[in-house]
Amino acid sequence: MLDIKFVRENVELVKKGVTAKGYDAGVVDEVLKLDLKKRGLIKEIEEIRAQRNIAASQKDIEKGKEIKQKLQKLEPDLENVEKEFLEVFGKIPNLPSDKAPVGKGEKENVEVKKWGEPTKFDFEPLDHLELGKRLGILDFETGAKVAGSQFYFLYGDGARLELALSMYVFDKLSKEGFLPVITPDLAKSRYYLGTGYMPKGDEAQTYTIEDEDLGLIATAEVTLAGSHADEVIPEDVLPLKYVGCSHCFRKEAGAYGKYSKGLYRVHQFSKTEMFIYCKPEDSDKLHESILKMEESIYQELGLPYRVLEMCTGDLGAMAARKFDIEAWMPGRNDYGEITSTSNCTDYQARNLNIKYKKKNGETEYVHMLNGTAVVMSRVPVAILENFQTKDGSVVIPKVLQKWMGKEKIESKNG
RNA sequence: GGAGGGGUCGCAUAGUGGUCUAGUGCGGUCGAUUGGAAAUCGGCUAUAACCGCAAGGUUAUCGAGGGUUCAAAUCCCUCCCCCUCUGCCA
Repeated sequence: MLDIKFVRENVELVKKGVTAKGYDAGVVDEVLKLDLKKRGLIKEIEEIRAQRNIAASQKDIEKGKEIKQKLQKLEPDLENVEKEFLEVFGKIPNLPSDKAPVGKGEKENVEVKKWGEPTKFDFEPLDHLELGKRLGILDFETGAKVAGSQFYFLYGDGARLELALSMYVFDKLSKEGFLPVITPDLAKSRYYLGTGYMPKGDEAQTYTIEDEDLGLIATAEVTLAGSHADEVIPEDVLPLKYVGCSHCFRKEAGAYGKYSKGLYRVHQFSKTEMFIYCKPEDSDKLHESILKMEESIYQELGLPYRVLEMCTGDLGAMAARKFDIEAWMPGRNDYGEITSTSNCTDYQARNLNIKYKKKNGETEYVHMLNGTAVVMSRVPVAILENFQTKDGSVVIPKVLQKWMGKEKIESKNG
């Protein structure tokens, strides 16, 4: 959430930001109205409570009874107003950064960089599904049998590739000061709803556990952000840098179609995610450093990619600024998203109540940043499709060979 | 899963209905003392919201949420977490 004081004092600015994100600026007026109502009630109730405390200390039972009745009338009002306030206030998204390009949607995202060229073949290339099947490393049929459509089994070098990618980024990023973490794959609703992943408004993405306040996480961002909830972090340990590995679960309701076939869109995948807690003044710089790390990973893997900066209309609720990397995927004959890095400024920190303590004793909300390191579904799509050879084998990127113990994936893999 | 014990102001502890505006010790901090220090003595020592130009004031918070009461850290209910024992289990 935003800072209500800031909203009170910068109404027009907030409305402008909300509009740029494609949200209805009417909620801002609604919030201010509720805020006023809430404060009026708080004042009234606190005065009565002060009287109650006096009556109690004087053991004035009659007066106390009288006061109790007054409070019993007013307190539920306040409760309702507060609830309503939070509900509406939560609808106001984080404001976009000044640096984010203004635009309505996906089409107005800005390509800020291109690295490499789309791969050319002197033979008819296969898509990753066909390749995976022929190599015996990827099996959606058995996935469907056991868990349903859009689940898959990885065998042999398919399974090794996932672990090799994980080891590679853990290794690379720990040299950059990121602490490797394996997080729980489930989280309480406070975290999987409030924190992290609320794509385009609805929450139907999350698998939940019956009769428990638990859901399967859609990304380790949820658990990494939750891990410091309600904490005050000493200034000198910032920035805190994590690279978390988890399984990710998404219902992806209605998201079928040729464009997202195979591993591109699945219900379960593994992902390593960078996550940084930092001081507000450092967040821009660190956000760029995450993007640089991501680029460095894909350059080392040798995958052609482009970098898109999201326009205001495509930032989502949490982010003030966001970059996606899209890798070339011959099977789609197009670029496909493989990373996304967001600067959520203090918006998430306010939701989760995460502050830091300055040397002078003051506390302030931290800034929170996230960025994909490697997503084990889509990156293998790009690897298989870009590095396939005429004989049907796939060349393993150099940086992964150490972890795979071989240079090529061939059909007679074990 | 079962049985027992516990969760109090940074840490440790006291507190079983009103005198709790939560005591004490430790730590921290400021000051006194000192040539300087130790020791000693004294002050201060949370977070948030609301009112106020400010000084300041008020309210809330004793794991969380409900309830009883004029009044709850204290009584009742539900839940969470930690420890010990125990069962099952990779």
